[in-house]
Amino acid sequence: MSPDPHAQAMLNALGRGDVLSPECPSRAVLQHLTSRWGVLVMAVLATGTYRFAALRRRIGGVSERMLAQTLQQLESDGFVRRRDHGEVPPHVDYSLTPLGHEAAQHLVALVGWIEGNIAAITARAA
Amino acid sequence: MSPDPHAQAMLNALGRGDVLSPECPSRAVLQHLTSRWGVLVMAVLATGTYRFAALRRRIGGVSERMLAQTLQQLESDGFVRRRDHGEVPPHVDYSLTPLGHEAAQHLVALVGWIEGNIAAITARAA
DNA sequence: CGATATACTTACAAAAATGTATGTACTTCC
DNA sequence: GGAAGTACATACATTTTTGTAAGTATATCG
Repeated sequence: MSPDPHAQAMLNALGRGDVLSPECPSRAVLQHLTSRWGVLVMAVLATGTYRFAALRRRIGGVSERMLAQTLQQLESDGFVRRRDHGEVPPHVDYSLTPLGHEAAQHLVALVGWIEGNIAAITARAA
Repeated sequence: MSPDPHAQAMLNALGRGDVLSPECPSRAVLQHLTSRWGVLVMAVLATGTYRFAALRRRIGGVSERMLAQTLQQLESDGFVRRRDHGEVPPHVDYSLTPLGHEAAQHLVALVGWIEGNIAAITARAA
């Protein structure tokens, strides 16, 4: 019997996901976490709670639109928690959920490694 | 004195990078490693040496074009080593460099975590 | 002999990501 | 009173990414 892609999809219903199969939801989650701004948002939030504008100031280059979009994505995946203090002018802050902290841990490790080795990398890059 | 972006760029020349500043080369490297196919290529190569076609079969959904592009990117960053056996029909294989293995370690951890927790994630996703 | 496999590249087209500008309702600082 | 800050949404334009199809030279398989 050859490997059936449908069987793989079933695997992740009861067991563990498989990022190598395109239909597996883990593939989508991976993309959200590793998206251009997703990584940075997670890394910063791993540091603490931030308000929207503060987060934006911290992450160089994000537009409001992208930050909002990224936060919503991560929130709907359950990695980020948004708290609206119901004040006016608006006061909202963002932090990581426990699940978010677990994921962020790996992202932070990756980012940290890159930052620490960037000299070696660029030194010998083609 | 307010934080000068130029000073930040200098920091990474002698010291450590800062992904949060847009001009820092570490930002680009991060994007290569976390690109849609970059993560998967690295994760698979962490497993061993592969020929182009084998890699493509392993990673569900990559087009030849994207795989080639991704591999070239990772090669020029020094994470992947390409070996052409100079035969015809062509025989080329890809593997990780020592630097690549270090980076891949974090990627594999992330991917592993997602695969292992995908049930919990999708269960409570909005 | 025709199909299949190998490792790509290139041109073209479609889709997705991202940026820019504007608006909202209200408050505080100068 | 005017400017700036707060947290976004929305429309529109542009840029970037990604996919598709075709082509290359040769060897092996049936």
